[in-house]
Amino acid sequence: MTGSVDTPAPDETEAPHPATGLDDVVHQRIRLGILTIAHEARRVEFGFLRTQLELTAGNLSKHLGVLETAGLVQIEKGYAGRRGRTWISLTAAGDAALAEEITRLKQLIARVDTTNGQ
Amino acid sequence: MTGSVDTPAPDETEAPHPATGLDDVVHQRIRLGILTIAHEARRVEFGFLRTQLELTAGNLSKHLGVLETAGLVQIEKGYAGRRGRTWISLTAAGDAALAEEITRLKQLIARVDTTNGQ
DNA sequence: CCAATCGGTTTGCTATGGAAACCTATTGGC
DNA sequence: GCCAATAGGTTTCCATAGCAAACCGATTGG
Repeated sequence: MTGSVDTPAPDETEAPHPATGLDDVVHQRIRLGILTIAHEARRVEFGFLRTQLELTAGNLSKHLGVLETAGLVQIEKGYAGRRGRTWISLTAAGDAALAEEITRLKQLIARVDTTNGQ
Repeated sequence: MTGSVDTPAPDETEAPHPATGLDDVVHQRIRLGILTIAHEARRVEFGFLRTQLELTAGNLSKHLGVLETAGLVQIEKGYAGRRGRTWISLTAAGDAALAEEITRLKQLIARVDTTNGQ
């Protein structure tokens, strides 16, 4: 037992860095893209997300799974003509999570910008 | 060979989503925090980053390694009194990469905000 | 001089991200 | 009507990333 305790200080001055509060489920590049696009429209097609974000179908499918499991999006399967089609929409939780992420990012950007001379 | 080709459309209308251009090395939560803090001061101590970002030393060490390998930060080892100490500072490339990230994030935030009723 | 602390690096496990393979319709040629 | 090709996704599998624990060398305190 000669090692350090190796845990961060509990932080008494209370003012965690904005990056600390980011949720990895939301912050991840592709998922942030999905949430953003889903926020713009009420419902989005799987294929639309795929082309907009330049993803393989498999990759998109995985990320949607993560978001659905986290309760941030709702997946609906139906038909467009006779072809099967999948639509994605934000849940209330998803909307809130995106808002939270945006808030943190704004804080972070503000800190960078104020030390920029601009 | 009955499967789909499984690659995204080349995108003719040319206007990739902001999330598409984010660099994972920079965008990652902790590394974004490191770059942001390093941007505020000219040089930062390892221990300062550790407490601000609430990380274990091992975790921080790894992420610094990634950033250094990418050429985004410079690591300097020296002494504070007789204790060894490590300082981190942004390189020009690091500063540029952070600026790029911030630009993308602003675009992304703008899209979310304009569809917010606010 | 021995134990504990500081300041960090390396090791090792787990989970995530991504492409390729696969699967089930549907549509188009002949 | 039958076979090949395409649409639209899901599942499998591998490589890497992220994280904590173990470790390591100096320094300081009792």
